[in-house]
Amino acid sequence: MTELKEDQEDQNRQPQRRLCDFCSENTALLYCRADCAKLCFSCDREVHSTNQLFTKHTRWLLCDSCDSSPASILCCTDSCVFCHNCDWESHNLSLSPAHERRPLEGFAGCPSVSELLSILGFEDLGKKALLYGDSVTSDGGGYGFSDWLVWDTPSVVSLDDLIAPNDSGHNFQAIGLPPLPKNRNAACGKHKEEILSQLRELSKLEPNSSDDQDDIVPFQFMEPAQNRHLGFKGSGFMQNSEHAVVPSAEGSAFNWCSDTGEFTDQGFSSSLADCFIETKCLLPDRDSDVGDASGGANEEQSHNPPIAETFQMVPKIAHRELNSQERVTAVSRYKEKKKTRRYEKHIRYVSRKVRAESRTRIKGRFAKMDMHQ
DNA sequence: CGGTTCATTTGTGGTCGTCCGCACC
DNA sequence: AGGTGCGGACGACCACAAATGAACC
Repeated sequence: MTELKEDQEDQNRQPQRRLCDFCSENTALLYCRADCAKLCFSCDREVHSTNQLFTKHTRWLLCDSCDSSPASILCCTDSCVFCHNCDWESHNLSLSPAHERRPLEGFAGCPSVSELLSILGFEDLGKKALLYGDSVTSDGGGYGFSDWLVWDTPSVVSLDDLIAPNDSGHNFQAIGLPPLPKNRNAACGKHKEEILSQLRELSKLEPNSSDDQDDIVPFQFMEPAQNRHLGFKGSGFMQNSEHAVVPSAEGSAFNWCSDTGEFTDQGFSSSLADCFIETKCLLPDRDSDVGDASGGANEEQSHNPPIAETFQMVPKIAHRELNSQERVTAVSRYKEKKKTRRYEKHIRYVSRKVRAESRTRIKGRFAKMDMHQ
């Protein structure tokens, strides 16, 4: 909590560094490489919902250290997100090479508040709790925001993920980086309070905002003993479930170190969780279902399986032995997804790009300059 | 310690060739 | 089941300005 307070003070001390490039009012929390812009959640939605092209822009959280680059590393020890540069400086040069870190990924599209919560690792919180955050205090029995801000993220690794291109500005590769967990986004660094605050505001603007999938039951409750003995603090589905399961699908050398000795192949668990996310996205968006805001949560649940139920399915699958058919299906989905995975190219030096585009070529290759010209 | 010089490394894009998965016969 | 063709994905290639690092004054 003290750290949290310090973080907030830090934010207050440097308000200008994180000003939204679009509205110049709110604190910027996201970075869009395609636009080279720092954005608050509100402007991010405004900007990236205008047309289908913009929705393809991938956005990252803003680096907690330099406040100017997309964060690609989460330091669980510091509860901070870093860009490659700052991660390098923080964890290589000095102090804390042993810090527990893991990669982060951005998100694209135009996610709803609920989806953003999920992306940022707040799926436990839910939109409803977000909206009525005041009623659930951190002191006493309820779950205040601050309670959700403290978690441990598992160390994970997949060989594929380690091969992921470094699209940040330099060539530094994260050092001693553990494999990617299924949910690579489940973290939001030092600015959690600001993130939650902006999401809360955003949530109020969404139609049907009070009637959401936020009957999401904290995952740790559904997954009692297993994850708890792993030392998780109820950080949400992704953090927990990722550890849980999954048979080895592609011989990944990196496994979830489940003390239970269950199958814990990371690659496969990734696929499961990814498929799971896709399933979630395919569900009717109740946020957009403006016309049906009357039914109570329970009633609605009975008609339309809430996302929370979908989330619950995974641990159920996870804890039983997958039969061969399921395994084959999951593996093929994983391969398919891996096949189509794309990363936006990041231009570090625009001047070089301009020059390269204007250079003479022979069959696509750069040709020598004509000395006589 | 700061500035300068020099050597080395990096980054850039269009095309080609190779590999792989898939469909079809 | 095996062979063939097609299409998508992806790495290699090229020259050179810019960036970076080391050495020196």
